[in-house]
Amino acid sequence: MSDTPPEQLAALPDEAVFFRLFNEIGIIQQLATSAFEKILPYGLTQAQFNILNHCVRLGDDKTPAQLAEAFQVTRGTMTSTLARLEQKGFISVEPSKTDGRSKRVFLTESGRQAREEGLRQAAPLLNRTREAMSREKAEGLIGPLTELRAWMDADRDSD
Amino acid sequence: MSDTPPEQLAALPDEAVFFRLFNEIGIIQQLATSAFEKILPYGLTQAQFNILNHCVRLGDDKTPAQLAEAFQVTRGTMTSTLARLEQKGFISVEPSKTDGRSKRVFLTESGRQAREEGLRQAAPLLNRTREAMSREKAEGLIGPLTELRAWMDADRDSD
DNA sequence: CTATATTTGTATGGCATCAAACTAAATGGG
DNA sequence: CCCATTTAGTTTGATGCCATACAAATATAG
Repeated sequence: MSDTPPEQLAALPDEAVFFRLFNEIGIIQQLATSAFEKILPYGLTQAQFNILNHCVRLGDDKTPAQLAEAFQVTRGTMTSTLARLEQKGFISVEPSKTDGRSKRVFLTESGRQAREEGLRQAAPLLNRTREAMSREKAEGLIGPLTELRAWMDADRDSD
Repeated sequence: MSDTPPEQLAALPDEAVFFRLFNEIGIIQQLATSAFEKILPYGLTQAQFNILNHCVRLGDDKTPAQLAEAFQVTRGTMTSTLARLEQKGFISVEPSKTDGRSKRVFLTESGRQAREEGLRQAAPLLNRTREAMSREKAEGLIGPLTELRAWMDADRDSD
């Protein structure tokens, strides 16, 4: 939003600074998701692509509960997203052989290819982002943001 | 997500750094919205509260289209959120006196009070965030993030 | 072994978001 | 002045997300 005019940050109370920070983060997230989904193939959403990507990078043969935990979403949400990915043929979900409650998620060959195609198509967008921010600056943001995220994650459980 | 393991950033290609940056931002946004909505009164959502807040800080008597523009959402989305706020009695939406297509959004006294109550209840959460990040560090993030957001905003229109 | 508790996944209902299709009103060129 | 275009708002159908309530299977206490 073009809300949050360019105020003098120093004049603001602490809460307002953090409020503003979360505001910027929220807008960036919205813009990034929107831009990303416009270029993803096969009508893949960000949530769907992230799961494919996770399976490639950290391996498949995971339970839906593990994936829900990894992405910080509820199991209900994961059930729904996995169903859509399975319908597209990008994953297969099979009953666990050792636990009657559980299922296992496997990436299909189609899914692997879709993820690669998505990465290829996303690369120009991500590279273009350097017009706005140098790689060094981006790296500098990741550290503090990761700390903040870790804290929020913990704080969330302690409520 | 606890995806994105603590890799050596320096070893990653540029796209991966930005991908990671957007990943962190996405998770923080999700956690922040969730935490914030848990403490907001009257079942206010983040989207609803933001509109009340906007009306206080930048004035009401705006059209839905202006609000949609300010928050970077579609008019359809704004229609829906305004309807919920109106149903709660926090805003009133009236036909424009000069343009038969247009409407005007006004904050009610209830709405003003709800916004203040929300701010009061949010303050402890925002202050608690300083356990994770100093005010100075937060200020340091806002600058680059604001630039990034502005660029994305412009890039979006140029697509 | 049985009763209780925990864990896994699903179903439902609500909110936000987008894209696309549509209505109504204002604008502008001829 | 009229028709085509633009603008404002709404509606519909997807998707993602959450909270809550459930059903089924496993684990644990007694």
